[in-house]
Amino acid sequence: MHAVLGEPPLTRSVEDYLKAIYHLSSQGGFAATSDIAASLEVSAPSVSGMVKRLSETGLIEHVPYRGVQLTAQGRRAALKMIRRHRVLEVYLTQTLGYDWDGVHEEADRLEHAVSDTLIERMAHALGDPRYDPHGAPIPTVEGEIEEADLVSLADAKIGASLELRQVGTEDPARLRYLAEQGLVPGVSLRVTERQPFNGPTLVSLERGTRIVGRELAQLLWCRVSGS
Amino acid sequence: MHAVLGEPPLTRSVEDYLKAIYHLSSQGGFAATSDIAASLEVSAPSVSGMVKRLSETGLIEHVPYRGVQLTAQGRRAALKMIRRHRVLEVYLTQTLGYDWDGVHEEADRLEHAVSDTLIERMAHALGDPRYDPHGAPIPTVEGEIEEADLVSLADAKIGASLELRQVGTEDPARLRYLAEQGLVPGVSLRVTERQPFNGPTLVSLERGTRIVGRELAQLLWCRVSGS
DNA sequence: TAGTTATTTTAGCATTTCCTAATTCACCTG
DNA sequence: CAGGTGAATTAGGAAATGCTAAAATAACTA
Repeated sequence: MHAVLGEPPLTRSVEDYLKAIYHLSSQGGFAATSDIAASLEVSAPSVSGMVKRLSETGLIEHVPYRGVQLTAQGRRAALKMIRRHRVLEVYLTQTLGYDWDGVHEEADRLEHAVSDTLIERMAHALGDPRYDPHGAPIPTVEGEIEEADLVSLADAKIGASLELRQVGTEDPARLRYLAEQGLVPGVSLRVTERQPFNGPTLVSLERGTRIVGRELAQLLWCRVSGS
Repeated sequence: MHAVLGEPPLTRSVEDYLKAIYHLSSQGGFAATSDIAASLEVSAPSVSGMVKRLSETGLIEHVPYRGVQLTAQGRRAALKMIRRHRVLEVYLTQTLGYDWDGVHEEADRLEHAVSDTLIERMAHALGDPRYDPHGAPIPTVEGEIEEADLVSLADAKIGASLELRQVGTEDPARLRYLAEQGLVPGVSLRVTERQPFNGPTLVSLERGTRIVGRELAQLLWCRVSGS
């Protein structure tokens, strides 16, 4: 008699920590205590305490004074939360009139409360979308996530033809501004010039040309589209 | 400079207690500690502790060894939760294919996480429904709730013509059975007979006759429809 | 009315999650 | 390589919520 119990239920806090650690360690290997603290807006000692509990539970690995990494189990849990979040964002945007700049907050609270069933019903009703409103890939039910080969606009070569694929922020003010500028996922653009000393990048869109400061350019992830 | 702060945010537990107290005291005046404990599936001492905190916050009034009642503020908060719950039930049923017997559980978790905005968008998308899938009235945004004059089928007079308006349970098994029998809100029925000694009530529907045991009959709230 | 019973409350703890203050550690610089 | 600096951890606590066991109270019954 195998008891096929899925992972035990996690608390809201634990889910938030796992998500944060996933995002922070997706680039380099380890997430630092202080970065987790900043990202969740809690104190560093709070993180130390939670880190201890999470590594005892086997969700993360902790190398003292170095940082933490997700275990396979932790990664699975994190991707599940990210799927929930992104499906919710698409659903609220497509179905209930949310804007891409306001939907993050609502999804952030709902993701801890919805059942698997509800998420899958939403996903199905939407035709199983693969990207959220910001262009971020939605993990599959099986926990796979697309790894796209993107360059940030801040690093793109002069003259390159690009397709904007993903906007790397959830900040409403930045998102509103970008939408006004027509800088939304799917748009085609060409890099015409970049000012020296970390200066802005100039791009031409169908709708005209834009001057994009370095901070924003770093948030715009693009696919290089031939020629 | 008036700080027009709405009520402070309540925790999930507090919201659950207020809802339970509302339901338990809607008939008689006071909700008993032990009834609250049973309804929330916690121990009586836990209730005593929470009751102390809630009355210090001004959400309830506590008469020791007698029970508790909601204050105006507590009632407002409870009705807000009940609106959320019922709007969610209608939304999930109408839009995402939930059945009336499974929707309660999902709504019970979501009601603590949704924003006011989301609830009102759902309500609007549904055409501002006035009743949930079980026929229970949905409080308005202003906190008003319809008080209908209903009799339970167990008390209805022999020969009466009734319209079933509300089903007073969220138990999935009972709801499934009732739906199979065609005993859903809106249906018309006539009381033909009642067995003595708390025996079953016999009713005739368009679809045929039904024998309804006392326990279920007490859950079926009906409006007397002339002659 | 006195005793029994059922309900309610108090006492004392455990857990989760957060905090501030103090300490420890790793690393870099002179 | 000795300090110094900044990051991380430990120490010690608070608040919310739950529990069991014991005490207090109300209510019923004989």
